[in-house]
Amino acid sequence: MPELPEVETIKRDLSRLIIGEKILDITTDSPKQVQPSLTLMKKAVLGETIKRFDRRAKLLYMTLTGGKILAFHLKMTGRLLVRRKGAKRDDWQHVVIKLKTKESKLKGGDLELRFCDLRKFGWVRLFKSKKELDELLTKFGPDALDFKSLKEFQEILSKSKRAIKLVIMDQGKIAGVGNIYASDALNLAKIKPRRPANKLSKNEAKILLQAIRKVLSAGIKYRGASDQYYLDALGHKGKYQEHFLTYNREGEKCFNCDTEIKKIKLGNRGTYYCPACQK
DNA sequence: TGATATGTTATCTT
DNA sequence: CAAGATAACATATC
Repeated sequence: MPELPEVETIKRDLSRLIIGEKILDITTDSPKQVQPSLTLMKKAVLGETIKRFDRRAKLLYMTLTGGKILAFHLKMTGRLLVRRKGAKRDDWQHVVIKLKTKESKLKGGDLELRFCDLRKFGWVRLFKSKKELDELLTKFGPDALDFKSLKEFQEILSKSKRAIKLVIMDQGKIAGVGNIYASDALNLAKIKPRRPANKLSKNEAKILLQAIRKVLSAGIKYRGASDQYYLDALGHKGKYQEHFLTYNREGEKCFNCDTEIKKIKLGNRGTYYCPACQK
């Protein structure tokens, strides 16, 4: 599922592929996913040029010359694909942003950015300014990859009695970690997912923060986890799924201690862990 | 046919 | 009141 590493990979792809291109048109067959509405979005951005892409938590946003912003949330099954105009329709293609590709880059026609989403939970939203977007961004905790200090992380954990896995997946506390990387980070840190967050020792918190950084970095290095639906901006799979420590590995051996990985439900989510080495 | 998968949010409960 | 728990959202797949 698109978590921090997947969204970061797409951000880098889009930055390389379509910065500097002009928005010609936007179409959709799923108006609920276009906010506040297709009409208002078109009025605001048609004719504008793409200036840059940024990521905050699992949110990806495109800043246009003039300062307006289109933000994308992929939720569970969203994809952002760059395709040549006229290319075969993609599966679950719901929003198309048609671009005018610069002459210098033209090799076969204009490009389009296609937002595809099987479950239709994802969305694209217009923000009239960075200030307006900031209201949403302030709800996120620090990005998991750039905590300023260990102390900041420890304080977040100490304030909650909830299971540690739920806390590190709580975007308001720590941004960017989802179900896959949470399970793997806890395995790497040898901590049981059900442990109350405030019961972790300072040393465990330190090890956990390092583990989170390590699995997210690996996720980026392997260009994301394509367990089910995730694809990068050119439609290629990532490779992190070949390096899962626990996720989707029920019954297989833990890489730490050879014990079989177990699967439980925690907060209504599948949770994988090693019952032997995770304490 | 019904259970399952996932991120976020709305709503219910303690 | 706030923190925590749970249901809802949409839809293909097993």
